Amino acid sequence: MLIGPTAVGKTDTSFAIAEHFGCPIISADSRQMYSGMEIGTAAPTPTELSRHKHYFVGQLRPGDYYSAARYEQEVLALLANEFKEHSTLLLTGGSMMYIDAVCKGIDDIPTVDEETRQMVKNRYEEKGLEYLSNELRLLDPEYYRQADIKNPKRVMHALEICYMTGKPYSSFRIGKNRTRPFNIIKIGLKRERDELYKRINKRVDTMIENGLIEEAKKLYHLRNHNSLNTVGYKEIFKVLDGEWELPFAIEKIKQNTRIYSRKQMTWYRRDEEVTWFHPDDIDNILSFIDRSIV
RNA sequence: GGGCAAAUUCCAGAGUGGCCAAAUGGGGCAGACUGUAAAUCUGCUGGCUUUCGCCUUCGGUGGUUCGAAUCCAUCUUUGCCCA
Repeated sequence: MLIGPTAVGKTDTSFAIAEHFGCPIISADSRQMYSGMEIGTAAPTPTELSRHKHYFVGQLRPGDYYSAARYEQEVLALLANEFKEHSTLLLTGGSMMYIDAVCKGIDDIPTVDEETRQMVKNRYEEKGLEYLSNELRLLDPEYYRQADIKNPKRVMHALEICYMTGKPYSSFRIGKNRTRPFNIIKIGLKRERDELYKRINKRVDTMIENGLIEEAKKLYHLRNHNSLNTVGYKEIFKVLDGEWELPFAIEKIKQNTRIYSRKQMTWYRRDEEVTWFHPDDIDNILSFIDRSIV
């Protein structure tokens, strides 16, 4: 697994690794999965895609439902198949939770149906967060105690499960790590903050030059979908709505991307299984992987 | 040359005698994270200290007062208006 914050240089490194092992690249990027969002998500280009077999890039439409749990299932199925041909596979991306889903697994929690989802959403909008958390306290006191009660998404999801299944959400939350029938080597890419920020800023300018605004215009009608609640698009949508001036929006994209990169690092920091490298250190990365494969 | 207004903690901006290390927002920093996660949420943000508390800060200087970011004088700078 190759991880690291956005714009650190995962794509280049992943190609070097894929070439070294002659293996396909499995993407773990929750936004590059959607088609039509290539510029804003810095997805691999058609040329790059043709050089190596990629999975999980551009296979969804922006309105499609997806989740880390679904990703886990699909990747596991894919891996089982690919391991017949390759002894080593590369999974790379910046979506922390997707990575963890593959490494550790996610509890078996039913997928919420559209009806329940809408019902809870309506309740939230009509009665507010406090009302919902009180309800959660009654339906699932155990989860209430440990939950992030101020976070609407957490509270709503717990309630969805309670309503839909008639059982407390916490009864599904086993939190047990799954064992996997393969070894995982986690390589992390890291740069000095200044260096990373410069790359981020530059990449955003390049996106604009490459037509991010045009891309956003094409997606504008889909802007309410979660897939487009994404850095790079939400800011341009504000411009299209006449709320922001373009130069301001561009600065905001840079800023929000920087913030995103920091959040990724916060998540990675607690993962002790990661061995960190500078992206320029490709020779060491490859020899480290070679040594780690036994 | 004359008149008026304003100068606040990183920025914007409240505060007009004690409840002020100073609202709020932004930015910054740190953290959480098991179902659309590039999402969502939380905490901190003058210094020292575990708490109590102490110290420095509201353009400069000097006053008034038991007590000043807040009142007075003066200086500096900025903006506006009249010439």
